[in-house]
Amino acid sequence: MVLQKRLNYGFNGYQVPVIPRASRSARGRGTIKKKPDNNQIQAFEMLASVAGNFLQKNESSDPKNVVFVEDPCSFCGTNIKDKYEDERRSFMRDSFDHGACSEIASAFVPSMQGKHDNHRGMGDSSFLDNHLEGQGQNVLEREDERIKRRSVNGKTIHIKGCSDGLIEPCHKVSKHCSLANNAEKPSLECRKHLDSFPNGFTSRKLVNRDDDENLVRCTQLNSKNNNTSGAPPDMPKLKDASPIMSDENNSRDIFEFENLQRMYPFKKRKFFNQNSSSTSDRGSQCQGMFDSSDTTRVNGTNHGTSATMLSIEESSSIVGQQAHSGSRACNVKLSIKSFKVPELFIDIPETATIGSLKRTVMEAVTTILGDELHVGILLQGKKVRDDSKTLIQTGISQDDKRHRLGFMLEPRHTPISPTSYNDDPCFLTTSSRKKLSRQSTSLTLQQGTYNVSKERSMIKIESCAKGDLNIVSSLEDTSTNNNMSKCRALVAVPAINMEALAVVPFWRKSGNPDFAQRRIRRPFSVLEVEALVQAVEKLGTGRWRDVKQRAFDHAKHRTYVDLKDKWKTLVHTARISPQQRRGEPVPQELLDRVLAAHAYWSQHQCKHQLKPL
DNA sequence: TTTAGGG
DNA sequence: CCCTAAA
Repeated sequence: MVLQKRLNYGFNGYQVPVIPRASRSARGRGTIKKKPDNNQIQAFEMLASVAGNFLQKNESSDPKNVVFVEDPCSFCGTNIKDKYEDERRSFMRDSFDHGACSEIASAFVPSMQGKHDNHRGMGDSSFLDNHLEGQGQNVLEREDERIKRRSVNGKTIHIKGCSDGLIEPCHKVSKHCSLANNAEKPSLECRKHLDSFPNGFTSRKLVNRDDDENLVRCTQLNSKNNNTSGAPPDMPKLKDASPIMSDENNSRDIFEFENLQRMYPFKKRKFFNQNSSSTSDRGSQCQGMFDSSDTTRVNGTNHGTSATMLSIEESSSIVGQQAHSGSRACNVKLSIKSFKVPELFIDIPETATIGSLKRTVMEAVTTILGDELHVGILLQGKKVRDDSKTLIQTGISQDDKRHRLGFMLEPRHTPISPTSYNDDPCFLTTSSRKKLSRQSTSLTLQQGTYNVSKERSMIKIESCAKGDLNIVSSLEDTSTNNNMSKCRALVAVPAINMEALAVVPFWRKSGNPDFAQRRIRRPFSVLEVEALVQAVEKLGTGRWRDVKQRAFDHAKHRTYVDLKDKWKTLVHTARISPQQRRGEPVPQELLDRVLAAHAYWSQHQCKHQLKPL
C-alpha cells in the first residue's frame, strides 16, 4: 500500500544515513554524516510528531477545512482543551523553567507562527517568556481569538466535538486523505487524535489505560511493515502495549502512520538539499516544532518548489506544501522538521546512589516521556545494576571524563535481553538491537563542557539537535583551556526506531558509525601553514605523526591525518593559479616552499631519517 | 596506530 | 574533513 511505501521510504532516509554523500558532494564540506544527533532529532521528532499532531491541522487542499476538536472526548473522557492546557502548563513549568529550548515553547504555542527563528539557543528565556506570557495564552484560553485570527487569514475553522473513540478515526483517515483534494470532508475524526496531544505526548493516563490499546497503537507505527532494509523508527514506547498491529487494525494506524511518515520524507530531503550548509550552519539544526497551519508560516525559500516532499530548508522548521497539496491527497501543509527537548539539569552529589541518580534522571525525563519507563545506566558499556552503589563507588566522578556513562530508558515491563547489551551495547546484533531498541531510548553521557561545583556532579541532559552536539564537540576541543572540562553533558540519544531504537550510546571508538559526527571545519591559518611547511621541509612527507608531534603537538584538533590532508591541499593550491585559490590566501613564498619540499621529498624517500633540505 | 589515497 | 585499506 502506498502509505507503507512512503513510510518506509521515509524511514530509510533516517535509518540509513545516506545524507552525507549526497550533501557532501554539494560542497564537500560542512556537511554531516551519520550524525548522532540526527538520530536524536529523529527520536524527538517522533515525539514531536505526537505533540505536533496536537497542533497540526492536517489541512486538506482546501484551507477552509480546518477542524479543531473542542468538546470532551468520550473516549478519553477528557476535555481535550483542558487537558491540553493542563499538560501545556505542566510542561512549561517543568521544562522551561529550566531553560528549555524555546522551540518547545513554540510547539505549544501554535499562535506564534512566524516568530520562530532558527538558531534559537536553549534557554532563551526571554523568547519563551514573551510567547508564554503573550501568545502562549492563546493556545486554548483564547481559542476563539485564535480562530478569529485564522479566519481573518482566510480560513474557516470548524469546531467539532469528539464524540467517539480516539482510535476509530484513524481508519478513516486514509479515506479522508484521499478526499482531501476534493475538500469534501476534512479528516475530522482524525483531528481528535491530533488535537489530543497530551494524550499522546505526556499523558500516561491515557496510555496507561488498559483499555486504551487503541490509543497506544495509534502512537506506534506498525513494525511489521519493515519491508525494507531500514527499520522504521518508532515512537518511544510509553507503554508495554503491543506495538504490533493486527491486520484488521492496520487501518487504524494509518492516521498516525500518516503523520509520522509525513515527517520523514521531509527530513530526508532536507539533508539532501542541504547543499550549502557550512559547519556553523549546523547550529541551526536545533529546531522546534511549529504550527504552520497558517500558510503564512511557510518559509519562503523552502516550499512551493517542485520538490513536493523535498523541500526543507535548513533554517526552517516547517515546510508548507501548498504547491502540491492539491495534487497529493495526503499531503499536509506542515511538517515538523525537528524537535528539541528541553534540557534538564540534574544536580546530584557524588555520594548519591546510583538509584537516586536513576530516579533523578527519571524524574526529569519523565516529564517528557511519560513514566512508563525506567532508567538504566551504562558505564563503560556495562550496565550498572547495583542501585545501592554510590556514584563514586561505581566510578562516576566528575574528574573522570572517560567513564562514558550512559542512560537508557527502558520500558518497565519489557525484559531487555541482558546478554545483548550487557556484553557490549555498542555491538548489538541487528536482531538483538531490534529487540532492545524497540522500547528503549538511550541517553548518553558525553564529555561536555559545563561548569560544576567541586562537590557535585552536574549532569546536563539535553536532547541534541545537530547543533548541540556540534557545540559540545567544539567546546571539547577547547576544554583544556578553560575550567569547564570537568563536566559532562548528558546527551539524550533517543534513537527511537520502530525496529531499532538503539540503546547504543555513542562511543565513537566502539565502532558504531551511526554516532559519528563530522568535525567542525577549521581552516588552517597562515601561521599553521608555515609551521606545517617548516616541519615537512624537515621531516618529509611521509611522517605525519612526527610532523604533528613537532609542529602541532598542542593543537589537539589537528591530527596527523589533518596535516597530511592539508599538505595535500597545499600542494594542490600551490599548483593552481592564484585566482583559483580560495580561503585565506597563503603567501606565495610558502607555497613555493611547499612545492620545493614536495618535489624534494618525492625524490628522496623519507626513510625515517631527518634529511636536511 | 599510521600511512596513503580516494572521496 | 571523512573513510579506510594496508602496513
